[in-house]
Amino acid sequence: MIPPQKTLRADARRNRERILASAQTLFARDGDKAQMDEIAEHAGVGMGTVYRHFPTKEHLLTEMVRSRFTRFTEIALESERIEDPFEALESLIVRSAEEVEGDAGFQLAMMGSDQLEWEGIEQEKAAFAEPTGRIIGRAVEAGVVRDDLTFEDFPMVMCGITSTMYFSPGGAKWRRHLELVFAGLRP
Amino acid sequence: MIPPQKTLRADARRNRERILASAQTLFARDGDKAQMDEIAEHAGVGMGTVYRHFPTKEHLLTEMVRSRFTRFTEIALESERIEDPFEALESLIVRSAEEVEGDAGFQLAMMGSDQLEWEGIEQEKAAFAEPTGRIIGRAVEAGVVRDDLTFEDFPMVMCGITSTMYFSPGGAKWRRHLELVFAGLRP
DNA sequence: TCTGAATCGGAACCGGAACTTCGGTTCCTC
DNA sequence: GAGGAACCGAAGTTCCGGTTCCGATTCAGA
Repeated sequence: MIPPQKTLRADARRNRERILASAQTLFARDGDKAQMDEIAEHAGVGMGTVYRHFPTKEHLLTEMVRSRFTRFTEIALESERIEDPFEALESLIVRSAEEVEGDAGFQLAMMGSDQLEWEGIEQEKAAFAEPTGRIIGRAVEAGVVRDDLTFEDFPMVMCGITSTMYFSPGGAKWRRHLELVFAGLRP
Repeated sequence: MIPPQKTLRADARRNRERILASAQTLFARDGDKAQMDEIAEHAGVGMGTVYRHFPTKEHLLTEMVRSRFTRFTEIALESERIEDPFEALESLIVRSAEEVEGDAGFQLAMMGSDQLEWEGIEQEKAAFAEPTGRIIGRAVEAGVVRDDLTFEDFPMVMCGITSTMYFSPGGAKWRRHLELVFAGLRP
């Protein structure tokens, strides 16, 4: 496997970018059922090239999930800047959900994020947990949500919303689901 | 494929029962990842025998799902007999969820029940929809739940609960999820 | 009991998809 | 601009799991 940080030959770097972009597109469309040769073809490279950069499909998927999680952390940090405690939480959840919309691969990852290990993204998960925990804690202290709400509830709720996205794709049905759950968070 | 109703030779009938029981056990444990040769071995028959009774894995799965759905309808009819409109709805949802607990295969079917066709169980689905629709309608009229609640919301909510069961197995985490959602159903 | 038709078992088949290999090509350095 | 290391690509290889086939076996009616 080619480590991404080292000085890569120009063509190698170009191909790596293309592979990542294609993987993003195809995993988003087909979830983990996207095939390696499809990804290679979409990127305009051979299978060998894909496997030189990512020794296994799992690694490639992990890379996708990692970048998505990093994006989550950005959203959490931005939401934290909102003054109103409830609006901050609302922003966190709604924007996170919108981020996942349209990416079947990440939806699957989201659903399994509690259970599965996803070796290699513990760090990203932890970085996300921090601001999220603070946002929830602030909402609880302000009394704008039920007082037994904890950080643990966040992935659980997201799992539910995401499953509606995944299994009823296309529509905005998940927003209805989110609305129901949101009503349940109130004190 | 051997139709189950006709006069079956004694050994054939016995084997059919064994196959169904084994399939139930293994699909419950492993979801749709349970393998046909495992099922055959567990039932103490050969692969050929399994395929004589059920021409494809899909058929076998469908048979499982069908019997589970029939059980759902029983639960709905029983719940309907409860006087209090909210308790009736509560009974329907909680008992349905408990029925699904511990059966990974059916959990998957539940999540996909909106989207997937599941050719051959439309009838069972319809039979279940009737009492369920009445229970929800009664709760809405009585004003014990939010007035925009519809039958459509039921599979959606179940999808969410079930996904927590599936992806956080073992624990009773899904009861927490259910509690949150339930709180959101109130007017 | 005897017979043949239904049923059984599991080895072999087959397609699909992840992964490997290696001869040819491209890029960078001197 | 020449040499060689790094890289490319696509035709294999392998593995896995659903499905089929057919000789052996068992059942039920006469």
